[in-house]
Amino acid sequence: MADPHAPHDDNSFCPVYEAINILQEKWTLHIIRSLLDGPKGFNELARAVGGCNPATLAQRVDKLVSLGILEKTVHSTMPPRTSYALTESGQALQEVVEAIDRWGKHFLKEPVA
Amino acid sequence: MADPHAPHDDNSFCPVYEAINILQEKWTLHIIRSLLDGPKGFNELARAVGGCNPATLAQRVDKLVSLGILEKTVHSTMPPRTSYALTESGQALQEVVEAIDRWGKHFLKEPVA
DNA sequence: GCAGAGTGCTATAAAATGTCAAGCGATTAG
DNA sequence: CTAATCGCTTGACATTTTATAGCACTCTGC
Repeated sequence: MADPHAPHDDNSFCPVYEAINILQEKWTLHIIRSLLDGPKGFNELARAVGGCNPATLAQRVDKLVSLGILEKTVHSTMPPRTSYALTESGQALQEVVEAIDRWGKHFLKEPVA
Repeated sequence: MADPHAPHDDNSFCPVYEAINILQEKWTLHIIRSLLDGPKGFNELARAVGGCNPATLAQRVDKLVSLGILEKTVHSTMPPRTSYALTESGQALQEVVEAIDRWGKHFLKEPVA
């Protein structure tokens, strides 16, 4: 799977290109942003993220866990209780979110519409 | 259309949430990154971006133009020659790309695979 | 004890989105 | 003359996301 597309270079691994590919997946950034102010459970996260349906959220969250960005902790299986938190790598994305935040506030203002 | 989903707040416009929604669309960040080192024509951009098909690229580029992030200049219609460049707003996204760049280089290293 | 709300998810089908391959009119390169 | 390039568009297909429902269970209030 990897990526069928070369970034600028050819057969070398480009971390930036990869990073963009991860972050551009739908909901990824929203998930990270929501988790920046503390760990959350599944439904809680869904609500904070604002409208992602459980199927997609589950899939996205799994991927982020496997990438080492999120950490899933199961506290109890049968009164279901889980929590998702950012790992060190995930925390580091705060910089990215903040950059987006600044840009949004400065250039997005009102949609005029 | 705006967004059907509330960010954290309810009926207020949240620039950050909007910004994330724009940037998370497929290819958007790649397009911006490619354009950071100068304006490009359509096919040139497609190649730099690394494999986006013309249909999607056209659509994405249109949206970015209408958002004021890109600027399209038609030099000649019939030997077709166009160029896309970042506006001030687009240039400002360099910060975001750089943040992603730093993160990718630091945390993405090799995919082990 | 029993309804009703809440937990973390999964299943199914449909809708939205992205991709592939081909091609248009025209000019330029060999 | 032939092939390639340019900026796209079209239409069929594949993948992704969505809505809606529900499971198995616990906890709270009555």
